[in-house]
Amino acid sequence: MASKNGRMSHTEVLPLLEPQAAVPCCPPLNERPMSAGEAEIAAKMFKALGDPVRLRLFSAVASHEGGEACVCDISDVGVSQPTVSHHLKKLKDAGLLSSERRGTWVYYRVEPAVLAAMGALLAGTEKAT
Amino acid sequence: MASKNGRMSHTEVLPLLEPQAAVPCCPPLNERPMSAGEAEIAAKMFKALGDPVRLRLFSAVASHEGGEACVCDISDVGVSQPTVSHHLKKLKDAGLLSSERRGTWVYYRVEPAVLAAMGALLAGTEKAT
DNA sequence: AGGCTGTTTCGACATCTGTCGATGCGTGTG
DNA sequence: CACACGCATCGACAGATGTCGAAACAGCCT
Repeated sequence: MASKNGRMSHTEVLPLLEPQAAVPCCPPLNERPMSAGEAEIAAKMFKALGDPVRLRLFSAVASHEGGEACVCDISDVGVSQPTVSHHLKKLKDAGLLSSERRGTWVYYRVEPAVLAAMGALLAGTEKAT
Repeated sequence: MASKNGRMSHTEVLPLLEPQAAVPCCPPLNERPMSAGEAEIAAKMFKALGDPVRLRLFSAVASHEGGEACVCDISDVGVSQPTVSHHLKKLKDAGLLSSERRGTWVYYRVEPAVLAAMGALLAGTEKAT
């Protein structure tokens, strides 16, 4: 392995280009090859959305009015209720959702910062055309 | 399940809002709850990027000059060569990369359309704040 | 208190996934 | 032509993952 090329560096990863704060995680995918550590972090977020059921649950929460929804409102995704809970937990562990109990119901809401970070990861890639 | 809410519809999913063609797949995540079919498709793309090694490989290709790279240029990711090949195949199957043999080497390049589609999926979510 | 409903946790299990070494295929080179 | 090199495929295997039913936990309500 490793052969036939011989340049790199440039785009030194300036610490602050835009005012995008909040979970910066990593530079755009096409900025420079991702390090192992960065990839580990970013892959967690992508993996969380890499399941159809989780994606539907996430979309259901994100599209719900107020940006939040209780479990009872979004558990019509074709799997058992424990499975729904399991997936919500995964989304929460990945940092994509946060939960809060209010009386009988538990409400989930999207974590906007992480979403922005993922968007930024992909957004930069458009220049690579 | 299913209780306690009672509205939906609005945002009828106009067939063409912006000139964004190419692999539209699905509306932004917060537009409306994703259907099972849409989720199936979109989850494939996210899952493809949901592995650290694949993410590094993808980033390596995306950041390489010319937007393409031969396998030999990007196979320093800490796994064996067959594993690299396996992951590249997965990225290709997911539609994120395309490959082309030129003489001895095989070159991979990013598929910009799909990238744009994923970006659009996440981009809309910013309004959900 | 007792029961009811909403949600999470617990085991269990089949399947999928990432990884490797060995092997095969395609292409230049001696 | 024989060999070396780049890359893909094959078979195997340990570990992760999605799913379920049963049970536990947490608030309401009568």
